[in-house]
Amino acid sequence: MLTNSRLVHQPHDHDRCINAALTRAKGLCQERNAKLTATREAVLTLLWQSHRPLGAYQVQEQLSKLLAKNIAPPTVYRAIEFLLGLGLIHRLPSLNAYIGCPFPSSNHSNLFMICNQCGSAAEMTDAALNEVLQTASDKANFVLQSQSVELFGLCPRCTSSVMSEEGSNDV
Amino acid sequence: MLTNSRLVHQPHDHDRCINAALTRAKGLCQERNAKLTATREAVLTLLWQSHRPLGAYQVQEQLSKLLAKNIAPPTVYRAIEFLLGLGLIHRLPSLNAYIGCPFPSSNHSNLFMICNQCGSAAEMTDAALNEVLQTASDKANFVLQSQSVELFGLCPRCTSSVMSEEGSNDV
DNA sequence: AAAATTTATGTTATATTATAACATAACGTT
DNA sequence: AACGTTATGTTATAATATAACATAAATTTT
Repeated sequence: MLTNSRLVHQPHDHDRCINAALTRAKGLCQERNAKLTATREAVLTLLWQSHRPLGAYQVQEQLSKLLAKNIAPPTVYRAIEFLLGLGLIHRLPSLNAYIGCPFPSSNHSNLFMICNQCGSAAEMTDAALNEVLQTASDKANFVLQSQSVELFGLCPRCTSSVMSEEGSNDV
Repeated sequence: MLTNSRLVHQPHDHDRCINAALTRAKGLCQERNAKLTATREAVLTLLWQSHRPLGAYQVQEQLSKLLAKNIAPPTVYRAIEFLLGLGLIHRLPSLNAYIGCPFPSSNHSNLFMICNQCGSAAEMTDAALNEVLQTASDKANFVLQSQSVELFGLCPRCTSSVMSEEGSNDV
């Protein structure tokens, strides 16, 4: 069972995604007694607004505009660290970039499909994948604690446009 | 079928691994009409000598010592790029580090088990994993081109030492 | 409410990883 | 030897991330 596979990379009302993510975030923060300050909420929103993962300095730029004052890197990295800690966002190591997580606070696969063409990234979760990775770890006597799975290729949208030779590049 | 699971993270004659890797590398270069220059061979050897993935600047340091002259970053990165291109080494994105590949020029899983305790990394290849990832990609209409799978946890050696509370930290 | 404590942000500087741009050297071919 | 190609040297700098300390805001204690 592959979750989230139809949600992303397909046309949909993304504002609803963002709102849902913010609501989840607020709930989670309340639960954990963590404070979703204005800065942190802004960073989370920015990350959700983009279908492409954003680098810390891209966040900085956009955050500075949004808050109408210069924001220095540490502020951005602190917000990112906070959000990572709660599982509200993920870091994509191969891209040095960050993206909102659709499954915060639940056990999932950390499986990302990253488009080589348009740069968009979609997170999925797949029970079969977790089983395979757990089995492999067991066989190797490796105590699995966390995982990062990044797939690179062409997203459905880019596959179509490559086929029709349009090569649109925006997301 | 999990390949390489018993080879690494276990005591073994590592010099033989290194020699085998160098031999494979030479063969592959001949095949592809690529030149394994002294610098490139030295970098490959250094990467194989270490059970921990090495960062580019660690390579630089060791290479400078080995060749008894100062080596600048671009030289290191060029050698790395060359070796990556031939599949002789991999980059571990989450560590910004590089490691020799035991399966160059063959289709494999890019599955790494990275020890959170001692920092060692072992590459495995697992047919079941590839199947699951291909299936997941198909379901999502994603054209899979390459993958990076990094597992974090405790290697067998560190699991034992954690259990016996010795906590040895060297590899 | 004031003081004390904790938590979050601001600020400056700098570490770490990676590449651009151009110069020189080594190699291979004719 | 002259030429083109490939590899390396050299300098500078881009891009990503964190250390260290100062200030401010919120929370708790008194």
